[in-house]
Amino acid sequence: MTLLLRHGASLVPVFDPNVVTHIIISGRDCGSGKVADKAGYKKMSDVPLSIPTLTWDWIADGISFGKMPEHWDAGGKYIAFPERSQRNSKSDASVSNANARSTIAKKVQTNLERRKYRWANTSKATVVSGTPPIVPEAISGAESGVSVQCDKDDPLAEFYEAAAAEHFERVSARESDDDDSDPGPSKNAKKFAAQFTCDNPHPGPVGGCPNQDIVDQLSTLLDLVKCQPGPEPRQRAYTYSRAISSLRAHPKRIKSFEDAKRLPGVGERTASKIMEIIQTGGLERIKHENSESVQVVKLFQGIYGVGQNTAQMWYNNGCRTLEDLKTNPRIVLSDAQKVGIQFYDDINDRMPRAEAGALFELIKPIALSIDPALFVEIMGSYRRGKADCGDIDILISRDPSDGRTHEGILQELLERLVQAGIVTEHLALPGDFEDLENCYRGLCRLPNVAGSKRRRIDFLTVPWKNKGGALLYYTGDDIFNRSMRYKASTMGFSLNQRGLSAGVVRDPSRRSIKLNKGNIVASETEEEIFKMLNIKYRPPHERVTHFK
DNA sequence: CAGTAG
DNA sequence: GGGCCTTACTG
DNA sequence: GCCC
Repeated sequence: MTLLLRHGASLVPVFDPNVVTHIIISGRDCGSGKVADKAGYKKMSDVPLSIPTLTWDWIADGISFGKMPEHWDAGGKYIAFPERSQRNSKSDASVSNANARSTIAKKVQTNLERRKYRWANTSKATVVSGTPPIVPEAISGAESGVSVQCDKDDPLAEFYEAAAAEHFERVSARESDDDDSDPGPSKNAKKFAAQFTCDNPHPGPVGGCPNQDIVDQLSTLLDLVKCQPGPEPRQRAYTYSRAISSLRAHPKRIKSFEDAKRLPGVGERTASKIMEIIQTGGLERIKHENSESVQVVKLFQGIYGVGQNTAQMWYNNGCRTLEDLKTNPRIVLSDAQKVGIQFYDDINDRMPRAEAGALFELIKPIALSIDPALFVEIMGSYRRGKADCGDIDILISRDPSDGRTHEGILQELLERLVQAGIVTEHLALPGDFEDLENCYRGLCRLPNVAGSKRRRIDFLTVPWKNKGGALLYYTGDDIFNRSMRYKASTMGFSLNQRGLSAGVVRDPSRRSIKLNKGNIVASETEEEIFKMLNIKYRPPHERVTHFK
């Protein structure tokens, strides 16, 4: 609170709608009734909508993020009382791109019919979005590199900047709340918001990575190695990935061979490469590996649904360009690959974090409008706090203690998202929409933002009891997951998206074959899984590199 | 089943 | 020298 | 390519 005051905010003892600009909700036991009461109203709905009610995380996150204007508009995340924002904004996502929509609707239908599932006829009403209309504008502004308008409208704009500046001088600005031992309704929300922040002392964008040049060079090499056929390059690529993870997580500049070799996952060979990069700025090996075939294979592997083998095969067939693939009669493309080619550039582009957030804030209220009791969270690199995201992973579940589940929700949600012009193409549909555990892959875009790109999006649904396993799994990163699962397997466990199982019996000759699947021993929360594996709990933004 | 994805 | 994660969907 |  002192922070707020020091930066020009003033505290008023008596609520006056003509004076008050923001209501910050602090504390876990602060129901809407209490707030309304303090403000002198009978109920929350009487508080003018022009005055936002925001959580303390709005301040805390903003301080951590520094200048990210769009962050402040990132929608419902900081809204203390969602119902207020629901009323606040009607859908402006009801138009746009009718052609794409009908195409996709038709496609969904045929796909579903083939699988003998009913696709409820969708001519339902408009979708209500909880995202203020300002969000798409903030995004387009951000993309064109302009510092955005929300500052103008925001009386606390100066405070944000000053607070952000202060944050970089003093690492932890968090002086109130935060005791995780305390249960209660606000725990989840608070915790998630806190985990999204990038105020970690370890890796991450704060201050930038001191070894970025090394990371870039090794990443280039990694990309080239990944394109080579056979299992050996794949293992080498995995090794490079681990070394790169290690470098990213290392807070200090590597100066010597010994420095490099001390990093986990870095041995003699990689340490030598690191020295070459430090001394010459580049790697001879990169030029050496960068043959024509590798370049073409890399191009083809950029297509969704095309891997090493297919790409190499097409190269051997004489194909050299994406156009070749479309015209060569010998090449048969899957539906997903066709989409992959059509939106090649979009799919291979990473999106700004704010765009992922904006898409999620469009999607979440639509899901909640189907069933307000749903658990809906954004996972992947977004949850790890990365500044840009390759795709959007959304996890859906539901506490069944009231006797209801999220069965059928995904189908309904997709239907509405297609109608809203948010989901535009499908890549892979779940085997059975009636299952509680499902996996969907497709493309989406911000509707009503001219020229918005197609982005990869995945929806995952899991039974409530597996939520912890799913959170862990779908938060990643990849290296961290593989490392953790490997450790589990060496300890006689097996870790997957459903949780941690004990008593797993593996085929001695092929360890990947499980003779006995064992019993789940931890799956409700991430913490219990860490504990069972004897790994110190790490919040999402620290989940890079694990080893051992 | 191999290939691909995450 | 042997291991390097695990499961689901696609055709 | 790294690690046990």
